Amino acid sequence: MRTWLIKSEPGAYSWDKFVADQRTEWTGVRNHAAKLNLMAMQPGDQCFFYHSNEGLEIVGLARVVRGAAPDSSDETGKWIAVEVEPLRALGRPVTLKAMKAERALADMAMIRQSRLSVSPVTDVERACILKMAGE
DNA sequence: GCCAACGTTGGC
DNA sequence: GCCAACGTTGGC
Repeated sequence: MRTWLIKSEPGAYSWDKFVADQRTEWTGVRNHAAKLNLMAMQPGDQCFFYHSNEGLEIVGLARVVRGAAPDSSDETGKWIAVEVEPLRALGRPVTLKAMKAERALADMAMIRQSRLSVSPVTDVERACILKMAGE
Protein backbone atom coordinates (compact mmCIF):
# COMPACT_ATOMS: atom_id res chain seq x y z
CA MET A 1 0.00 0.00 0.00
CA ARG A 2 1.44 3.31 -1.09
CA THR A 3 0.53 6.76 0.09
CA TRP A 4 -0.06 9.82 -2.08
CA LEU A 5 -1.01 13.42 -1.62
CA ILE A 6 -3.79 15.04 -3.62
CA LYS A 7 -4.55 18.74 -3.66
CA SER A 8 -7.84 20.48 -3.99
CA GLU A 9 -8.85 24.09 -3.64
CA PRO A 10 -11.59 24.03 -1.01
CA GLY A 11 -13.53 26.59 -3.06
CA ALA A 12 -13.63 24.08 -5.89
CA TYR A 13 -13.92 20.81 -3.96
CA SER A 14 -13.52 20.73 -0.19
CA TRP A 15 -12.96 17.88 2.23
CA ASP A 16 -16.47 18.47 3.62
CA LYS A 17 -17.96 18.07 0.18
CA PHE A 18 -15.88 14.94 -0.32
CA VAL A 19 -17.18 13.47 2.94
CA ALA A 20 -20.74 14.32 1.91
CA ASP A 21 -20.22 12.64 -1.47
CA GLN A 22 -18.56 9.54 0.06
CA ARG A 23 -16.88 8.76 -3.22
CA THR A 24 -15.65 10.86 -6.11
CA GLU A 25 -13.87 10.63 -9.43
CA TRP A 26 -10.65 12.64 -9.10
CA THR A 27 -10.94 14.53 -12.38
CA GLY A 28 -9.24 17.54 -13.88
CA VAL A 29 -5.58 16.60 -13.56
CA ARG A 30 -3.94 18.08 -16.67
CA ASN A 31 -0.29 17.72 -15.88
CA HIS A 32 1.93 14.93 -17.10
CA ALA A 33 3.90 14.42 -13.91
CA ALA A 34 0.69 14.25 -11.92
CA LYS A 35 -0.77 11.86 -14.48
CA LEU A 36 2.13 9.46 -14.00
CA ASN A 37 1.37 9.43 -10.30
CA LEU A 38 -2.32 8.78 -10.95
CA MET A 39 -1.39 5.88 -13.20
CA ALA A 40 0.65 4.33 -10.42
CA MET A 41 -2.23 4.41 -7.94
CA GLN A 42 -3.73 1.06 -6.96
CA PRO A 43 -7.00 0.34 -5.19
CA GLY A 44 -6.25 0.33 -1.46
CA ASP A 45 -3.57 3.00 -1.70
CA GLN A 46 -4.18 5.98 0.56
CA CYS A 47 -4.10 9.70 -0.14
CA PHE A 48 -3.60 12.66 2.10
CA PHE A 49 -6.15 15.31 1.15
CA TYR A 50 -4.64 18.79 1.05
CA HIS A 51 -6.43 22.13 0.79
CA SER A 52 -4.51 24.45 -1.55
CA ASN A 53 -4.88 28.23 -1.85
CA GLU A 54 -7.12 28.41 1.19
CA GLY A 55 -6.39 26.44 4.31
CA LEU A 56 -2.97 25.26 3.17
CA GLU A 57 -3.15 22.14 5.26
CA ILE A 58 -3.67 18.41 5.05
CA VAL A 59 -7.11 17.78 6.42
CA GLY A 60 -7.87 14.13 5.87
CA LEU A 61 -7.00 10.72 4.58
CA ALA A 62 -8.64 9.07 1.60
CA ARG A 63 -8.46 5.69 -0.07
CA VAL A 64 -8.21 4.79 -3.74
CA VAL A 65 -11.19 2.64 -4.70
CA ARG A 66 -10.55 2.43 -8.43
CA GLY A 67 -7.32 2.85 -10.34
CA ALA A 68 -6.71 4.95 -13.42
CA ALA A 69 -9.40 5.10 -16.11
CA PRO A 70 -10.32 7.75 -18.68
CA ASP A 71 -11.21 11.07 -17.04
CA SER A 72 -14.91 11.57 -17.75
CA SER A 73 -14.40 15.34 -17.75
CA ASP A 74 -11.83 15.15 -20.53
CA GLU A 75 -12.95 15.25 -24.15
CA THR A 76 -9.54 14.62 -25.65
CA GLY A 77 -9.17 11.14 -24.20
CA LYS A 78 -5.64 11.94 -23.10
CA TRP A 79 -6.20 12.29 -19.38
CA ILE A 80 -7.12 9.88 -16.65
CA ALA A 81 -8.73 9.88 -13.24
CA VAL A 82 -8.95 7.58 -10.25
CA GLU A 83 -11.81 7.21 -7.80
CA VAL A 84 -11.31 7.91 -4.12
CA GLU A 85 -13.37 7.74 -0.95
CA PRO A 86 -12.79 9.54 2.36
CA LEU A 87 -11.35 7.45 5.17
CA ARG A 88 -11.22 9.94 8.02
CA ALA A 89 -10.29 13.47 8.98
CA LEU A 90 -6.88 13.82 10.61
CA GLY A 91 -6.73 14.21 14.39
CA ARG A 92 -5.75 17.76 13.64
CA PRO A 93 -4.86 19.35 10.30
CA VAL A 94 -1.18 19.50 9.37
CA THR A 95 -0.30 22.87 7.91
CA LEU A 96 2.09 23.58 5.07
CA LYS A 97 3.97 25.85 7.46
CA ALA A 98 4.47 23.01 9.92
CA MET A 99 5.54 20.65 7.14
CA LYS A 100 8.10 23.15 5.85
CA ALA A 101 9.50 23.47 9.37
CA GLU A 102 9.91 19.71 9.68
CA ARG A 103 13.33 18.58 8.50
CA ALA A 104 12.11 15.04 7.86
CA LEU A 105 9.73 16.45 5.25
CA ALA A 106 12.21 18.69 3.46
CA ASP A 107 12.44 16.30 0.52
CA MET A 108 8.71 15.73 0.16
CA ALA A 109 7.62 15.92 -3.46
CA MET A 110 4.93 18.48 -2.68
CA ILE A 111 7.43 20.69 -0.85
CA ARG A 112 10.04 20.50 -3.57
CA GLN A 113 7.57 20.95 -6.40
CA SER A 114 4.77 23.06 -5.05
CA ARG A 115 2.67 23.03 -8.18
CA LEU A 116 2.42 19.26 -8.45
CA SER A 117 -1.19 18.39 -7.66
CA VAL A 118 -0.73 14.64 -7.21
CA SER A 119 2.47 13.52 -5.52
CA PRO A 120 3.94 10.48 -3.79
CA VAL A 121 4.45 10.30 -0.02
CA THR A 122 7.08 7.97 1.41
CA ASP A 123 6.42 5.71 4.40
CA VAL A 124 8.69 7.89 6.55
CA GLU A 125 6.87 11.04 5.46
CA ARG A 126 3.51 9.41 6.08
CA ALA A 127 4.48 8.42 9.62
CA CYS A 128 5.81 11.91 10.27
CA ILE A 129 2.63 13.59 9.07
CA LEU A 130 0.39 11.27 11.08
CA LYS A 131 2.47 12.00 14.16
CA MET A 132 2.15 15.73 13.53
CA ALA A 133 -1.60 15.20 13.24
CA GLY A 134 -1.56 13.81 16.77
CA GLU A 135 -2.20 10.24 15.68
C1' DG B 1 14.87 21.88 -31.96
C1' DC B 2 15.45 26.22 -29.58
C1' DC B 3 13.62 29.85 -27.02
C1' DA B 4 10.70 33.90 -26.06
C1' DA B 5 6.13 34.87 -24.80
C1' DC B 6 2.41 33.74 -22.39
C1' DG B 7 -0.87 31.26 -19.19
C1' DT B 8 -1.67 28.79 -14.86
C1' DT B 9 -0.84 27.24 -10.25
C1' DG B 10 -0.23 28.17 -5.70
C1' DG B 11 2.28 30.32 -1.82
C1' DC B 12 3.08 34.64 0.31
C1' DG C 1 -2.25 41.43 -5.73
C1' DC C 2 2.26 39.88 -6.60
C1' DC C 3 5.59 36.73 -8.08
C1' DA C 4 8.20 32.31 -8.65
C1' DA C 5 7.92 27.96 -10.78
C1' DC C 6 6.67 25.56 -14.46
C1' DG C 7 4.13 24.03 -18.62
C1' DT C 8 2.68 25.13 -23.27
C1' DT C 9 2.60 27.49 -27.59
C1' DG C 10 4.33 29.26 -31.71
C1' DG C 11 7.82 31.71 -34.53
C1' DC C 12 12.12 30.99 -36.42
